Amino acid sequence: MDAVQDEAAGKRARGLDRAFEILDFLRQKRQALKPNEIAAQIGAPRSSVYELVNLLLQNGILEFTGGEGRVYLGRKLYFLGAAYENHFDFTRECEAALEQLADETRETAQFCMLDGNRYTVVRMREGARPFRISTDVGQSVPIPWTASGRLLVAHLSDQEILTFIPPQDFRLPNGEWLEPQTFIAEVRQAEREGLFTFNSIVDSFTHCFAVPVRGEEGHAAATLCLVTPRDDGIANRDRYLDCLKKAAAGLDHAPTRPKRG
Amino acid sequence: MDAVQDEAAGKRARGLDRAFEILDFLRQKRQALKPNEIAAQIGAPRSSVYELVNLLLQNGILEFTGGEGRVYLGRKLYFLGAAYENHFDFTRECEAALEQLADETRETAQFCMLDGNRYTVVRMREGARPFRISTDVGQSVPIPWTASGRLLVAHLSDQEILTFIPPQDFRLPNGEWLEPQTFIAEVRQAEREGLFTFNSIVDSFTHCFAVPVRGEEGHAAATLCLVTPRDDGIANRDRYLDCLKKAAAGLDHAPTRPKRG
DNA sequence: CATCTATGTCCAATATAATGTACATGTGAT
DNA sequence: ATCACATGTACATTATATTGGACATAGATG
Repeated sequence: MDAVQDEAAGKRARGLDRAFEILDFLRQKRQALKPNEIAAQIGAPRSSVYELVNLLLQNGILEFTGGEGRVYLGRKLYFLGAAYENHFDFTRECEAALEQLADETRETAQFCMLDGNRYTVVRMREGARPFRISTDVGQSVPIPWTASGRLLVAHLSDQEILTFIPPQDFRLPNGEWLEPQTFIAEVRQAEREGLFTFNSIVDSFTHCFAVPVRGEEGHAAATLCLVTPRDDGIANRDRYLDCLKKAAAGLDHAPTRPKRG
Repeated sequence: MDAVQDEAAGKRARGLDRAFEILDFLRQKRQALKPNEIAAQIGAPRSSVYELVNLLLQNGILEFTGGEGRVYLGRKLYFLGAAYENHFDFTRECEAALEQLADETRETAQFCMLDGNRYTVVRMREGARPFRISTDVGQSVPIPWTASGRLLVAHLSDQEILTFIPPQDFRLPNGEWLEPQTFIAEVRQAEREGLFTFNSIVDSFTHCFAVPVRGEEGHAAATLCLVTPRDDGIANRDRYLDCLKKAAAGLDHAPTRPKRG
């Protein structure tokens, strides 16, 4: 998970980009880190990171926490995030949909979106029979690793998909290489059928179901997913897909609709 | 609500600071704006704002919404804010406390914190008899205008308070000037008593009650407040304060305690 | 038609931000 | 004691980011 390094090496990075690289890195790590550690792990000059961290601390974007000079995301980010959530008011409806899915299926239900050019679980409702879920809420994951990923990029052309997804993200967690053309074929299939299901690539014991939640532009702004034990998933496939489609219908056009204006 | 302009005029502003100035401005406005409008209203060079807005759009920090090139806070901010909330896990306990207060008093209850050098309502639970609340959730308000403000700066020295609060924030909404020494005296009184109550300065018909929620460092990391009609507030003063203290006790040390680590 | 404002783009000038390097300190291992 | 490493600070250099202003367009107004 190294620095993106933009395009050319040897160029200076822009402060803003580095700053958000730091913030994203802390989000991924989900823990407070020393500036020195941040610099080492994202491959940025230490002096730059110290400079930026101090600026971000002054702005309340970062906060000291965890002692020994460690920093983590700050309160200001919470306020800004809350303003976003308030504007694009999807939380309430989203929770209701997850609740409904949990009631009807007793399985783990997730609401997922793109985070830049990766996939992330925005909200999750654990099933009645909890097992170790491979991806936590808020972690970003390569798009090709997920069922939802097939739906979330379906509005792009083949070429756009290849440009959009970082090439190394086609390397699966087990080390295998997923041929981009294979992935694209699955995207088109998912687009036609309005759903995608498969045995998880990330672990060896779950089956994943994903259906699109359509935004104002008509394409998948988010997905609703079920993550089930493989036997259960295959046994209840039709019923689970019905539940998902019903729940997604209740959200359609919602995730991107502003509350006012 | 003009730009902070930092210290000296005529100096170039740092991109990072301008960027967060833009974000904060959009949060205050709570609506999408055109880059041109942003530039005009925060008093920044148009070319700079266009440049920064484009950078922020690329990073997902801002998003196009509302048409005609208008931009608002982006999804990335939501993710970062959610990570903050997840780390400093105060939401669940906070909601429970507000719920409890609402049950016991039927009045409007608020959970408030500092946002930089101003005050903001983080969460609110409307009372049974709703009236027009003068400050919305997420709006930042001068510290001296609020009861909570007396508690939230009580850990600072007199001199630090004067440095911390922007001088113009002592100008009350009705145009009167609140003498900083008067304010400081009220801060010290609130500190001794562990509470502050007054007839609202912002409107003419409510009474405000505030008690501290203490963080790890022992000082007020947040406050719990009740906003009541003046008659009710004065009639039920003792009971309301008991309710507040009970609820705050349940939150103490919570707002700043990390879930892990 | 002429004028004014709102909006967005482009570009050169220069103030300065990002960086590499040196320095200082503490800690643990050899 | 000596070395290696982690951590933080200070500063000069130079690549570049910020800025002012020119330019283009579209509506609105008189």
